Amino acid sequence: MPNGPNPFAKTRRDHADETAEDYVEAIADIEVASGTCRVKDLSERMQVSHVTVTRILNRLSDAGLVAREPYGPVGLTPRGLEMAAASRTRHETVVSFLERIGVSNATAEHDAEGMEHHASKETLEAMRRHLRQPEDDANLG
Amino acid sequence: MPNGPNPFAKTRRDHADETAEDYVEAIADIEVASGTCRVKDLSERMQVSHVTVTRILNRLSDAGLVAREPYGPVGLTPRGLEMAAASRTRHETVVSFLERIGVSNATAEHDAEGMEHHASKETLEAMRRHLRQPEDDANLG
DNA sequence: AATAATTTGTAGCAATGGCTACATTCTGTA
DNA sequence: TACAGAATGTAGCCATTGCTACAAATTATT
Repeated sequence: MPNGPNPFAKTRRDHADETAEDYVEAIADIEVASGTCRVKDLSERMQVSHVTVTRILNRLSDAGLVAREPYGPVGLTPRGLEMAAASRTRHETVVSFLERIGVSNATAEHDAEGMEHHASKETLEAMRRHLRQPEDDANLG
Repeated sequence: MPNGPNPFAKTRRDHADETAEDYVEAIADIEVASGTCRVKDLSERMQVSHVTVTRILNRLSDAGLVAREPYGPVGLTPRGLEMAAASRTRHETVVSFLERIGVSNATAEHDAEGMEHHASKETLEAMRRHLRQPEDDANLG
């Protein structure tokens, strides 16, 4: 048998957690770029309706990641900021790594967005190790 | 701003498609390993209840990927077989690539399971290109 | 063959994340 | 200030994927 007993397992869970990370990261990005983050900004970025954004923000607010008041801007709590920082680091690692192996920036950004949630600590470490190698040794392209 | 206008976009869709690919791939694996695939085999592999498996199989059957009759074994249609083959190839590429950069087999299998759905054609090609390099040149570990 | 155990199916609930339609609040401008 | 337009919120619908509990069918055992 090609795979072990169940190398798979729980792949189809944690969707909510991935969403949380994506939103928290997006909020941080938008705040940096525009000063403040509004529901509208998020709905444009995530390409979903403002209704979906509002509902997810309510959940993240209940979870203590997002600080928010009706009709007001969207902010991050200390915990949200922590998560955003961790997400950003991981995101940058994956993007840089993909670019290093020859993937275009646009594709790297796109693929990383989905892949980053599935890269374990071990894999991220391997990527960083690889990034530390001088470009020439990589022999790519 | 760290990212482009919306390098993100539709990451949060296609969950159903990912599920389809995972199940179709699992069915093919189990058939190879055990001769036939049963609902029970899938519920164990995916670590979900048999109820969840049954419902998903019904959907995949409606979609023309899975062939099935009540209380009978689970099979793949020609289209299902095609999808399984493509999924398997992609899965193997990602696993081999991760191992190449120094990730253990267990982690590679685990991470690939989630990452493979987000690796674009361009990224997969970059991985294959890298795999074609002699191991020494990679300078990893 | 009858009964027990296993497997599969169905009913029905919950959470998540899409949506449209409609109500409300804010903002900007006449 | 009053009104128009933009931004948010709410109600309520759907699909997907989890679940438990219970029903039905299949398989194995006695």
